[in-house]
This record gives sequence, C-alpha cells and structure tokens, in this order.
Amino acid sequence: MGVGIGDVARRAGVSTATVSRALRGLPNVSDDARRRVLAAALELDYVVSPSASSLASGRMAAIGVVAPSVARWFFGQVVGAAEDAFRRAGYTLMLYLVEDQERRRRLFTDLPMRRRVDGLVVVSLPLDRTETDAVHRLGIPVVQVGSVRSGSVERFASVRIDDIAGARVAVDHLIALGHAEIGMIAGGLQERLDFTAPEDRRTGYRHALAAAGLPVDPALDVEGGYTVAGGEQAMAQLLARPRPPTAVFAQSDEMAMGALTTIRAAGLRCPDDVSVIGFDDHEMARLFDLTTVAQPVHEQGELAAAQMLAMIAGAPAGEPVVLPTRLVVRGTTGPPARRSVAKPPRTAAG
Amino acid sequence: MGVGIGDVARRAGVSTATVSRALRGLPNVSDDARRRVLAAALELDYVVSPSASSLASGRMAAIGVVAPSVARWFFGQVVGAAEDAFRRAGYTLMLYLVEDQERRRRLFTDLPMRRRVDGLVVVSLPLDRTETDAVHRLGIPVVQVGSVRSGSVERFASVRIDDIAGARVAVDHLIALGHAEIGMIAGGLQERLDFTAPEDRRTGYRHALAAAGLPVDPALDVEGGYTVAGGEQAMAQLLARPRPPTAVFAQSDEMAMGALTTIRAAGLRCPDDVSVIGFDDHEMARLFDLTTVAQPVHEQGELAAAQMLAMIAGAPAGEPVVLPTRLVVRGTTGPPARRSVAKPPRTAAG
DNA sequence: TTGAAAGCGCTAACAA
DNA sequence: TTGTTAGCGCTTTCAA
Repeated sequence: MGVGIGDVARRAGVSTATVSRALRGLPNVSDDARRRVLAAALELDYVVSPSASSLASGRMAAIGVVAPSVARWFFGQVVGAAEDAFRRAGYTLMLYLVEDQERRRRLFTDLPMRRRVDGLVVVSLPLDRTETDAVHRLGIPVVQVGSVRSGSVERFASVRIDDIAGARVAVDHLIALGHAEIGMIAGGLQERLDFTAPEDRRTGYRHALAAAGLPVDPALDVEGGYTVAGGEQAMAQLLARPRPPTAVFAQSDEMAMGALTTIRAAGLRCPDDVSVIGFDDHEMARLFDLTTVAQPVHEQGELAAAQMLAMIAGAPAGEPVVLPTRLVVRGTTGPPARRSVAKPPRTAAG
Repeated sequence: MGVGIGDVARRAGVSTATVSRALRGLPNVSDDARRRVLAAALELDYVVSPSASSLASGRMAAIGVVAPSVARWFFGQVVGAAEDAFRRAGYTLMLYLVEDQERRRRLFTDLPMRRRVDGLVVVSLPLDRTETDAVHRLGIPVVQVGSVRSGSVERFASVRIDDIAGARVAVDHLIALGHAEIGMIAGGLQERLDFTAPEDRRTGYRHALAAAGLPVDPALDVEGGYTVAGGEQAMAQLLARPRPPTAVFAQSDEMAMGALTTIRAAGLRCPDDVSVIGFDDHEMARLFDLTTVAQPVHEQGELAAAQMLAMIAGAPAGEPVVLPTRLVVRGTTGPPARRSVAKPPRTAAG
C-alpha cells in the first residue's frame, strides 16, 4: 500500500486538490491537468482511500439494505435489482439481514448502519412507531419496499403493490369461475416479522366475498406462515373440514405450492376437486401450472433504488409508488366440480 | 450530527484515548474509567464514525462478498449464512453481484471493493489467472466458495463440495436401479460465468458409466444452462431421440424440475417411463418428490465466513475444506420399465 | 492505567 | 483554473 494523493500530485505536477478534483471528474480542471493526473494515477496504480474520502466529505458511497432474508425468492430478486442500480451509480450495497424478532430489535436499537451508509432501503418490514423514529433520526433518506404502516409513510419514500387489490383480483377470479366456498391460506403474523401484507390480502379476500354476497367463514381462513410446509399443513386443515372449500386463495405462491402438494397427496385433483390460486408469480409457479397474481419484483427493487438515488441527490421523498399486479391464469383454477348452478365457460388452461 | 469522541471524553473526565480504548473493550482501562465512559457515551448517544475509525486504524469492518446472483437459491442461501456470521463478528457484508461477463470483467479490473473491505469471499466464480493475481494483489484474505481453479487454490482458502463424487453418487444410484441408458442435463459453460461445476459433474457422470462398463453417448449429454427453462428444453431434446434414455441426471435441481415438467407434458410418467435425479436438494425438490444429491448450502456460507474471520485474525489460509454430499432418494427414480420397442413419445413443443 | 499529540489520506473553503 | 491549508474524528504510539 502507500500510494497517496500526494504522490499523484507530485507526479502530475499539480496540487492534491487538483488531483482530487480531476479524479472525481469535477468540471473546473483544465484538460491538460486532468490528463496528467489521470496518467499519473494510472501509472502509480492509485486508488482513493474510501475512509479518508468519507471522513473528509461525509459521504459513504454505500447504501444499506435491510431485508428479512435474501434466501427467499422475493427478497433475493429485490436485493439483486437494487444492487445493480446502486453499483451503476457508484454505491456499494451493505446488506443487513433480519431473520427474526431478536435481530430486528437489535437492528433498530443498535442501528449498526449508523453513519455507515448514505441511505437506507427497508424491504418488507413495516416499521412501527419506535423503529420509524429511530430510522428517521439517522438523518438519511429512507425508502421502504412493500407495504408500510401509516406514520412512516409520510416521512419516507415507498414502493409497493396494492395487496388489497391484488387479493381482490385473485378471489374475484375464483368467484367468477363459480366458487362460493373459498378458503384462504394467510401469511400469518405471529412468529414472523409482522408484515402488513397478510392483513391487506385478507382485506382483499373479504371485500371480494362481500361484493359477491358470499359469507365469510372464519374457519376457512387458516395460516400458512408464508412457507411451503405451512401451506401444506394449512391445506390439510382445510381438507379435514366436513365441507372443504372448493377453491383456495393462498397469499403466496410458496404456500400455494404446498397446498397443491397436499391436494395431490390426498388423492384429489386440481382444479377438478379444488382450485388453487397463489400470489407473487414465483419463478417456479409456472412449473406447478399455478394460477396466481403476479407482482413486479425486479421493478420494485429498481424503483426503490432510483428513488433512493434521487433523494441522495437532493430530491424530496415523493409520493408512494404503487405498482400494478396482474392476474396470471394457469391450470390450477377452474369451475367447481359439483354444485355449480350456472356453468361458467371452462378456461383454456387445463 | 456532531457528538465526537471528545465530547464523551470531557463528560467522562478522561482523555479521548481512554474513551477509544474503553469503547472498544481493550483491557488496559480501569473499571471505573470504563464505566464512566460507557455512561457518557450512552447519555450523549455517541457512535464512532466508521470512516474516522477506519482511516486511523486501517480496518474497514466490512467483508466483500462477490456472487453471480442473490436471486438464485444456492447463492441466496450462502450469502445469507455468511451475512449472519459476519454481522455477529461485527462486520458488515458488502455485496457485489456479477451477473454477466461484462460485469465480471469490470469487477476484476476496477476492483470496486479495493480498500473498502477487510476480506473477500468469492462465491462460485472460479478465478482465472489474471483474476487471481488481481485479487491477490488486494493484500486481503480471500475465501472461495465452490470449486476453484488450480492456481488460486494455493493462495486462497476455499470451501466446496466434491462435485465429481456427488455426480458419481447420483449416476451410481441410477445404475444400481438397473438403468443402462442414462442421459445428463449439464449446467453448460458458454454464456454463464464458467463455473467448474458442470465439468466436474460431467466427470463424475462419466466415471460412473465407465465403472459400470456402460458406454458414453455424447448425444445423451445435453445442456440446460442451470435454469428451469433450460432443463425443460434439454429434456425435450432427450425425449426426441429415437431411443430416449431411461434415466436422466440433471446437474441441478432447477433443471431437474424443468425436466420433470417436460416429461409430464409429454404424457410420460416419472419414474415409470423416465427416472430423474437432480443435484442440490433445492428447497422445492421435496415438492417434486425429486431424488437428488444434497449439498450443504448454509454450511458452506458459514464455514467460508468462519475461515474469513480466522484469517482476518491472522490465521493462515488453511487447507481447502471439502464438504460431503448426500444422496436423497425420493420418488423420481426407480427401475427402468421393460421396454421391447422404443416407442416415440409425443413431445410437447416447448 | 492514563494522556498528549501525531498522524491517517482526503475534501473543501478560501485565496491567488 | 489552481494551490494552500485547515479540518474530518478517530487510533495509536510514546511518555508519564
């Protein structure tokens, strides 16, 4: 090690200040000086010391990304998209994983990213009042991805989908097919990191039922904890009822896949005996021929990053961005087998 | 902001040096002084400036992780496990994604992590000679995850599985079931970032065939590019042969899942018509009842992180760690059906 | 065990 | 356009 800005300055025959300006591409440097500086830096294999640069400038050239995981599909996609945008803009992504309540607590009390990042992207962790305050006190731009709690939405930028509308579309699809007894496998709040999505999607589910004049049976609303295994168990629970639902809305594709497995294992067929619709359009959904509600995943990461970069550049937090979802009809949904009074046209995907 | 170490020193009635020592838990501080410092720091809500700290100490408290992606299952798992270990040890993970050759080139010429990290973990990117040199010149510990090229293995620590042995186990399983015509869906080198895994797994495949006295038919060795879609197409290619193999070894579970989809779409049954074995034990493998060769994923991330932390603490690079794989027999493999005539299967255009 | 003070390597304000 | 120079906020000798 050891090549400093002084060495470059000496070699280029200019001052360190000029070297600094030239290397950062600032405008007020003569072409000649710039050329000499670049040449000298190259010859000496010079790189700035990020810590010295940060110390002097106050900029960290890093963005913190907080996510519940990176191993699950959705988060991996979002983080990947964000990293790309950040690196392009010269920022490094610092990853902070929050896999359980304990770590979440520590993250927001210790704030390990304090003074280490120029901005913070929070993925799928609706902040409570305390957390919002803590993060706000960092004094850096914050962008939230996924649904947020009121109270933080006014202070931070956010990118999300409309979970209520998405769920509504899913259940409307089942209703349009003629289903009247529709179960739901929810994400579940308890041990998870209390996303708001489960509640929002439940709202959409109920709205759809209500709009169709269908009763809401709480016994048909079971929890799957967002996992495949949870989906399997939840479906088993539904099938064990004296009168199982003819269709099931799973709040995530992972749970839907679990549900399909249980249905198959029970010797039933989908959609003949039970229809299943998921949520996300997971990359594997197609393999299960799973009807689902697609959400733009990559785009959420990209937009969040773009917002962040804009805010770092001085832009205000802007309005919350709500991206559209899209119904993807595949083969796991169809008209109910028995008891359908009016026979709806059979959908193409079989 | 503005609370500096000086403020804490004043409030605690000690020097800044003592504050620094006390806050970092160094031994040579009296209990009394330490107590006062901690109290003062707490009251003032003081946090060190990482850049100032780094500038003065030379330590960055950050580890760079380079991976081809974080959106794919394997990488997400590894990165997640590593982040956990690093955070526990007080290090932040800086993520560098390398999704194509262009970025890979830039990563190793620009070395954006230069001087920003205390160590580098390289996941599934066997470094060529130039890259090895470039990374070595950083003068920081390097740990590689996944197979490596000779030439880098002597200089860096590494954690991996034995791909040759793993593939051998997979194909041996098929042979033991009575299969004699065994196809392979390989990972493919071309457009990807030239992992060595595809070649190693091919070697294991060939060894197994050779050991059983079976011929190697190059026409049964097709590429699937590590993706689901690639697996689908590759399987279609195999089924289109006048005499399709009775069993297929897919070099990844993702490709195996694609293969299963094609088999199903062709109206064939698994394992009755074709057996399929994968590699990885992807979290979704169970849902497909997929027989596979499991590799420890989380553990590779953990061990790599542990190695890294040890090396940062001064330990030498240590011997390469090779973790065992494990055959997981599920429902997609079985004995070959006795077939008299090779009936052309109806393939689905795909 | 403690404190004084010299850096660490750069950026930015100011002067030229 | 360029150079001078005072910080930026710590860590780490070295001396006490």
